[in-house]
Amino acid sequence: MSLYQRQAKDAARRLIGAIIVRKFGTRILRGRIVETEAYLGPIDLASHASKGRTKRTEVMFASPGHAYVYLIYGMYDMFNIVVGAVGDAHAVLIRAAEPLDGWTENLSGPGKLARAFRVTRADNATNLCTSDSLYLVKGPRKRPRVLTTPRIGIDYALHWKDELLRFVDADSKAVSKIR
DNA sequence: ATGTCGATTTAC
DNA sequence: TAAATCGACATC
Repeated sequence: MSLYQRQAKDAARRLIGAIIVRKFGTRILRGRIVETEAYLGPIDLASHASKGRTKRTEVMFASPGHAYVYLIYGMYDMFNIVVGAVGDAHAVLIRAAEPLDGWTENLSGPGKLARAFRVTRADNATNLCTSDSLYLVKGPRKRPRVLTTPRIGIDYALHWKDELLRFVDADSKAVSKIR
């Protein structure tokens, strides 16, 4: 079973430790994921999918393994991965990573991470299972110790703001700071 | 056609 | 504490 064919909660937890691979031109960028958030589809008031099926959310209702990239605050792209079964509209936001291969870059925060990996709306709907320039690979066998917390920046989502749907690598210093 | 507001970051 | 900056969505 693919990492992407799981409910967002499960996928988000398992994505901690996975490695993002990004290629453009002759460069290869890699980073180890240390922070994610799960968005549970139409019922989740913090998810864009709760607005229903629109032009923007269309890709979330499609098959898992695709990238959902959107613009926030007029200036930052957010990199998400569609997970679950077709129609679930579950997604996982990639919030922070540790740069690998001697790459020195601050990847702590979803806006900074997407910018550093050059992930933009042009990458929306990219199939991460078939793309050769943006995809994930398994991390080290040793699975990280994962902690859960409420999600960041969704105070408008009523009781959903308290759900423990943010996952962080307990032993990483690259986890984003809250506010 | 227009107003509100955001899954953030950075500067003051 | 607040500005930057713009598109999605709701409403008129």
